[in-house]
Amino acid sequence: MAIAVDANQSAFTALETRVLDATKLAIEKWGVSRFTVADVCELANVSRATLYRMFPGGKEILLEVLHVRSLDEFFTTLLARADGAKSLEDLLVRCIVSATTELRNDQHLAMMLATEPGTTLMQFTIDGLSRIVRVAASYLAPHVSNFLPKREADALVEVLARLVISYFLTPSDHFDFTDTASAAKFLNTYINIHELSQK
Amino acid sequence: MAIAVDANQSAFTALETRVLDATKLAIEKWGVSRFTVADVCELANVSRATLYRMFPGGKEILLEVLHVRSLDEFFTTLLARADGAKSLEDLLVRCIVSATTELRNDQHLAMMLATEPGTTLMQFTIDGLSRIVRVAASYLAPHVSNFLPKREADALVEVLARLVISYFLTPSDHFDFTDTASAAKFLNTYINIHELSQK
DNA sequence: TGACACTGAGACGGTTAGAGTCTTATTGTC
DNA sequence: GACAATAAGACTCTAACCGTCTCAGTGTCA
Repeated sequence: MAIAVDANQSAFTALETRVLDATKLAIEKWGVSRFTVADVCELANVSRATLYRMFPGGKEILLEVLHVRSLDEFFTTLLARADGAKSLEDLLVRCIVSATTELRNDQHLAMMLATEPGTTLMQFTIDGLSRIVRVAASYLAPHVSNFLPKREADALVEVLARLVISYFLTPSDHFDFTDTASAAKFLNTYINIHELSQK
Repeated sequence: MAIAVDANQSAFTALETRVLDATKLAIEKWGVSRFTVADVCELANVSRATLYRMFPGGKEILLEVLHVRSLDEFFTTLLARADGAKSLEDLLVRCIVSATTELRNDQHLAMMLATEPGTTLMQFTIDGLSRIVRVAASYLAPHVSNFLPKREADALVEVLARLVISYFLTPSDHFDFTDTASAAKFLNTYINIHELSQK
């Protein structure tokens, strides 16, 4: 008989997931700066002792883990949409459009930007950008490497990540990264894909 | 030369109004249980000293005054819409419809019911109902008294206030107090207007 | 049945954030 | 220049919250 396999290949147990979801809920309800671990416990139906056993470090670690998880989810769905790209251009356009769309549709993110812009923006700029770039590279570089050497792939991913974030935070009249044609036009105008590809 | 008259006949100064508006904003942002007087001061651009001078008692009094003000606003616009009613039925229907519509359209109220149902419901039931009835009577009784003796007027206002609240909090399939015809039908079915009028 | 792992309930002490008071400096007005 | 009103912020006090710990209850597996 086959050994039972995790239905979801998440790194978290069901209980941990419940606590993380509760944390997200608590943030949506009270804001990052106002929610308490007691709120999370109540929403997750978990005792404080259990929460601290699972996430030693409390609130801070909870936010950290939640952040990592959402980054993970973000790039997982991004990869799914970019899967099967036939050319470098195709791949990059898909990534740009998917990423931008995901960001635009993220309710939780929108709410945090509205209520606590300061701390939220930090995660996209000075504080969190390097991590985002790192995670983006680890997820996307393998795919980009089909078309480019690793060094160039990493560098390209970083540039595009920075651009997507910038155009998400303050959209431009000239390009709409939600639109495939516009993203393609942008790429061909400012990023010399074909030259890169030929190396 | 004529003496200058207050442009708005509010009982509050401009500064007080600003503080009260800021309080409302703070509640919308953080919730009744999580906002601080510092939030209010920041939103109103007022120092804490000033706030405490204007509203000695701090947070609690602030909520109290805000509550009174919104009750006042509620019935003021209610009266405006009920003004000029030609018959008792007309008056009552207008009041019911206006009140229900006002309640339904109140964003602030909707938000409070969603995020902190416990404390909010209290204001409509055990804690606050008697005050609501009292205020309703003081505003409406004069108008109802055009058609009924004061004693009957007060009693009728109370009954209708209770009904409006009940149908607002948990709507029924049988009547829609937002709709004039439905409210009239309700009145004629359950409240014997004509009998009352003849007394 | 007993060992073990896991969770809930809640007590406990330390720390912080917020409440409310007061004093001083500043601004604007008559 | 006197006066009123406000801002800024120091100050104390308290309550809420944090993080840790213990103990009891529950379920699982040998």
